[in-house]
Amino acid sequence: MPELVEVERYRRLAEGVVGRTVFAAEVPDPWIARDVDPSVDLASVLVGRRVASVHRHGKLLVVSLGGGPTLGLRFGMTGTLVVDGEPGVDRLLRSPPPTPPATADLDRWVRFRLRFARPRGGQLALRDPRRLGRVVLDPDEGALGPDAAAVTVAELAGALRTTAPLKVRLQDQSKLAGIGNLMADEILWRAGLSPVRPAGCLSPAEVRRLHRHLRATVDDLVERGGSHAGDLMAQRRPGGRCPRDGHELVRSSVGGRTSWWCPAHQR
DNA sequence: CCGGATGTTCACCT
DNA sequence: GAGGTGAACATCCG
Repeated sequence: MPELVEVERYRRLAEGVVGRTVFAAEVPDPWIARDVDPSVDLASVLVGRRVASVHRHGKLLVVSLGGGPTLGLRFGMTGTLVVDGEPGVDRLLRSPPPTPPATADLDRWVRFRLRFARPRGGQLALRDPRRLGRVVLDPDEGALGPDAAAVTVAELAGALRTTAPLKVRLQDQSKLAGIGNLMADEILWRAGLSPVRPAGCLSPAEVRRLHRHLRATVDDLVERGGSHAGDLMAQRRPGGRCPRDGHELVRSSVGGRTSWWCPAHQR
């Protein structure tokens, strides 16, 4: 569920550790580092490094370390970032107990953690119940398409040159980075476009319309605080109705993902 | 109690 | 190469 929107919030949270020095790196669950070269000791390449900067590309959070590798954090479906005991989002769909914000709970499912040296101290942790997230070294940002929060209409048009369904292409991270299942449904609903249209058959006017709604939706959901905060979200259920025209929504699988859309106004 | 659903990424197939 | 399928994971819900 962490899509661009959640990871943007994680990024803002992680800004707080810029300038701190890594005192210790803990990997309580090595599975989370399954992409790291086994001959590399993750802790030893991180310890002693100063956090130089933090940035986000799509759903990838990148922590740059002075004189060392960059650290990439991917959050899968249920990953959250916790900095100094403060979670990046209040609540994640399909995530365990939203309620008791006890510190013991925040320690559960921590798969990776950086502890920082005094005097500033503190910590940054990746908490991920389902272990679909990853910690990587020197992530290949070149493999990602343009960030959806900044994509231009020309870039979007380029990304749509395919016969694949529109929704599938919006979620292809190598073509456009940051959009996940929920945001894709919300964007297409707002733009009045069917998820199953071949992406390449959009007219130039439709591409411009999609671009406008895409950018607005990203901004909107960042402000509202989550990819689950869209207008369509409450109706993504059997019997759900289009908030715009009241038509019953259709549920189907597009590119292997559950999709909800309005057959009346999404064409 | 168990099958199905959940969303993202990647390995594998055609 | 591009597109499609299913596995990986843990938890929840009916």
